[in-house]
Amino acid sequence: MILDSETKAVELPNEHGDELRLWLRLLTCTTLIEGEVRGRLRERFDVTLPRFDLMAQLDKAPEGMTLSDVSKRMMVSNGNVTGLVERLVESGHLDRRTSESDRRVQVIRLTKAGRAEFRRMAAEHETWIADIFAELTPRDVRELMRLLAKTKGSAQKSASRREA
Amino acid sequence: MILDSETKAVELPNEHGDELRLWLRLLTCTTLIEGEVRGRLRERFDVTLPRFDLMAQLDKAPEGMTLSDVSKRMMVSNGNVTGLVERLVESGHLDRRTSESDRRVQVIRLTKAGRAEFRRMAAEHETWIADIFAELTPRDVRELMRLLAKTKGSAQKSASRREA
DNA sequence: CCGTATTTCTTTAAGCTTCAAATAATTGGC
DNA sequence: GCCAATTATTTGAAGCTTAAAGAAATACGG
Repeated sequence: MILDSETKAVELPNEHGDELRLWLRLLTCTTLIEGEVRGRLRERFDVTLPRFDLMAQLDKAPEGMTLSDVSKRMMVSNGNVTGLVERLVESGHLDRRTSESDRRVQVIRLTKAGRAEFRRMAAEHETWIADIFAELTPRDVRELMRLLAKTKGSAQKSASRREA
Repeated sequence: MILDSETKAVELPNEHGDELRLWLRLLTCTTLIEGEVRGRLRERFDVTLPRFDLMAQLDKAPEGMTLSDVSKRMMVSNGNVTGLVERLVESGHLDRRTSESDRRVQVIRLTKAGRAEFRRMAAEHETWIADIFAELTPRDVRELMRLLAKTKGSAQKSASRREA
């Protein structure tokens, strides 16, 4: 505690400085890795990161997903998904059809060509990620996973407090 | 180790699965927090996150920064900065002048109004961040800082290997 | 000096992204 | 069955972002 010339308690600008620094470091790490992955995807496959991410979601869902599902999973807006899907259908990577049970719903899935293309990219992508995290020990990885899970939980609670 | 029907070693699709999962979790955390901060900045101050980030850089540099400096610090492209600065000069938050010693260089700094506005936003922003990370203990924070520093180093080395 | 390379910034085209409003289809209460 | 509320998606406007190419100024080697 520091007292100023009038002997009143003064708050240093450091009250939550650690959390702020942590957030900036988290953001830096993500931006760095994201940029690296984006660059490699472009160089090697001439594909954008959002397209790759969308295809990754669909690869895990052979029966297809609705646009809302994709939107939630990717944590992006609905309108964003609409545009992404449009371009990927156009390029032949995705198949899109209206649900028969609910005509509001669009179900999308990878085409055969889209899946093959994605698998090719994903195999290399995995080696890039391994290289990027190469200096972390298995123990570091586990510990980071744990702390990030805790962070995610904390952030979600904070978010739900706000929307309430 | 798993052996297939021909008694040959088979690589499960899990060779680097841990790193991949770590990357996805890192990305999820960042996206979550970023969305939360963006939403609050919009609600409370009707400002975008990139503008806030740019002003934050300038607040730390009272003598001003060149556009290249900003570009490196924010890890975004030059063209991106040009546009951001344009809009912030337009709105009266930034002052921009050509360097006298090198006429290629543009030096930008916060105007008086811009600095006041930023300080107001930053004070609240800090409490949001504290709330978002509220469930982490001081020890968690320290440990995350350490592991993310290690991650950043690892990623930077990987990036420099590629560009070489 | 001169010319070439480098640095700094802007421009352009394409795509990504959000938010908010609009449209369309379904659900649920009465 | 009908109407209001809800849900799924699209649209439109604004802004963000990148990569690549170009313009202007400086640096530097010969």
